[in-house]
Amino acid sequence: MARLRVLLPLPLAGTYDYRVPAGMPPPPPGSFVQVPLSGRETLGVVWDGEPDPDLPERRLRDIAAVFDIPPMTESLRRFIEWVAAYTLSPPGAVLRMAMSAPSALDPPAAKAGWRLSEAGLRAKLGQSNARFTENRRRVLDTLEEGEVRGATSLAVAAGVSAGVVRGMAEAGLLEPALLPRADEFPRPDLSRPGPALGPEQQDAAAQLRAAAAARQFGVTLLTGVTGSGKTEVYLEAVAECLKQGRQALVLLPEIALSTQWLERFARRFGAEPALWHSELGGRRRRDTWRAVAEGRVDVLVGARSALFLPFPDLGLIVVDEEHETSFKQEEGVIYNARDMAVVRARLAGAACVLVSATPSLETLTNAEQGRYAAVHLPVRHGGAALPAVEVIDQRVAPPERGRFLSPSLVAAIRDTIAGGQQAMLFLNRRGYAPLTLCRHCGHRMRCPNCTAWLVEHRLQRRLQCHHCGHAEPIPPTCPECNAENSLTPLGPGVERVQEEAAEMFPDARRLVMASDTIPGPAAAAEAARAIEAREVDLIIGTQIVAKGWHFPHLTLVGVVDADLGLAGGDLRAAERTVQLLHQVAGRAGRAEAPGRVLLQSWSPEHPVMQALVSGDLDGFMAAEAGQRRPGHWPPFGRLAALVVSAEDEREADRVARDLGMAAPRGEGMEVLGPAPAPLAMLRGRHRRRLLLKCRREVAVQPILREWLGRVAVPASVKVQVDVDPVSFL
DNA sequence: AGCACGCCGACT
DNA sequence: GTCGGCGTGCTC
Repeated sequence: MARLRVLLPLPLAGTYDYRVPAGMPPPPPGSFVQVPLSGRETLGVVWDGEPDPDLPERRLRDIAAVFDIPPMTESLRRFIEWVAAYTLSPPGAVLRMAMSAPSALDPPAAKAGWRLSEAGLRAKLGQSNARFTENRRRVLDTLEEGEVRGATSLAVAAGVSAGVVRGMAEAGLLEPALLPRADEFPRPDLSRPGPALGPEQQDAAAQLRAAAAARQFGVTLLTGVTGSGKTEVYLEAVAECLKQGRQALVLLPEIALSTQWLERFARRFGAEPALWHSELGGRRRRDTWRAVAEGRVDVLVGARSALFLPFPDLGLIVVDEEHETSFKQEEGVIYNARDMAVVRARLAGAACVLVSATPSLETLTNAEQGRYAAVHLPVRHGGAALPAVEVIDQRVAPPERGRFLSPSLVAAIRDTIAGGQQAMLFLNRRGYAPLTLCRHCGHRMRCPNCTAWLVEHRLQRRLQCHHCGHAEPIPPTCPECNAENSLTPLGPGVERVQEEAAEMFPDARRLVMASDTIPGPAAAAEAARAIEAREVDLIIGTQIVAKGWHFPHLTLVGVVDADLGLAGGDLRAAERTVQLLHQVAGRAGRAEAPGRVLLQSWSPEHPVMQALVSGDLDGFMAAEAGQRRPGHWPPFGRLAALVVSAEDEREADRVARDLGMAAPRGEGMEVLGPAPAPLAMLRGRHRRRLLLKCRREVAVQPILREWLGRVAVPASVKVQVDVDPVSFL
């Protein structure tokens, strides 16, 4: 009896072997199958390689069924193995991400409809002696020979009630039939003329088109100032990929907020792309997954999880805003979608395009060292000028006590609004105040499950933890000393800035854009529409306002606290702050009127502020590289973090200590820690961190595997491996 | 991931 | 005396 290896979408160490039952043609590798597993049935994929000949026959079970869907490609199978090995995850856990719509394997439920029976056809053609009512005649006239329509649509089209259709079915004039499946994923129209591109854009588009036409792996970094039309340029690469008959995948960091992007795509191709993100509901998710597997989706735009969709012949992967940290998955299989996109492209023989106005140092270094080709757009599209950036020195002209907007920023906003333009205030902090303090006893309101302050959300009248979702009403008295009216909000959040703006500019029409107020695509689309239609004078937002929006009438951006991201010892704090503030600044002056950006800062001499003022981001990144190179910090060395967590603090400490004792030693490697994580407690679990730092030429995975193998970890303790960590919390 | 087996508290 | 809590362990 033939045996096969099957990978199950479960966190198991490897594949399981199954028997091919008599009479079943052996399914080729990649086939999606149903198999028994400890008394139940589960899904799996026939994997490559030899089954274990030593496994006794009695332990083997039969493959139950093979699904009627194209097998998973060899390239996706290799990708799953690669990601599993790189992240030290069980391959089945990675397969699970590639089978995120299990019901898509079942044949799609065909919808029932009606067509003319032989008797009906004779009646329609007048070859029948029978006479028909006016209503029945209308139905006969509506329905073409062989056409199948749903009962409701038929009744509506014929202008009759559903009862007439039912009666004709009973009379044998109509017979049941299956509706042809609607083509839900319209093919982009490649014959449409692209937008008018400037000369630099045309050159860049030609290079990207050539990369897509080469039908082989290669990575291109597409950079360009904000507003230079990078999207239009890479859509030309998408067009070329489609012309080649291959599929294109575009990864965006915040797909739920990307309505403006979808509009641009639709303008270019006359059709919407398929969408993929975690909030996609059951039916849509299933249909999309199956359509991708069957090659009926040409272009898909999605969040990082789209990387694991079963494209039959992927020709292009675009990672837009490649510097964004939200491409990093921080739970389960911990991976960076930007880096894995390059791997998937390599395994698929596809072109990969990384896009950003503010590329990460990792990507810049890869381009500098020649691993990636580079294409640059030097000017804004349509001749718009880059905004002028100035720093407001908070030490010289501070806001009034209890206020957060300095007089010069207030004046600038007032002028802007008076001139009929729009202004934006940016503060990367949700809620009303990040800390609530008792003025009487000094007690600070903190989360019971996390090492974090509770953030006041005044609109909801609650204190919230931004790490675990804990929320409680604002207490009337101090929970520690029972003093009345003593709890005081400390520091600003967007809600508090909005409150101040309401006092300062009572006549301005204000809009708060934060994840609380813009929960999904519909709200994002409405906000974009209201701003474009000039129904808003002042936008007050968190980091969601930084993301790729095009607001032509926005000319002033004020950053309430430009120093905010610089606190803490994060390796990339400065780099990230420059990227975020540059993106926010890029929202200003995208049309005819020039833009202006004001940064409120307590340290205007900081290299981050200087870089933003001078616009010399290249110089800033070069200096950043100069700081990281000598110590072999990324990208000039490799990092891997171990995060030990347990409900019991002593257990977490013990395992962390054991890992510290067993730490690998050797040339070009170093282990830092164990130390309590900055988030020393998260969701009720105590956390300790260790950090492995290696020279670039050292492969960290074998070291990590050996290291973890030397330490006994009880089931109550979790050790997460984070290769190439982005967050150090 | 499920689902079973296995040891300690509130019920008929 | 049982029903049932969810802690460890196995599934080809």
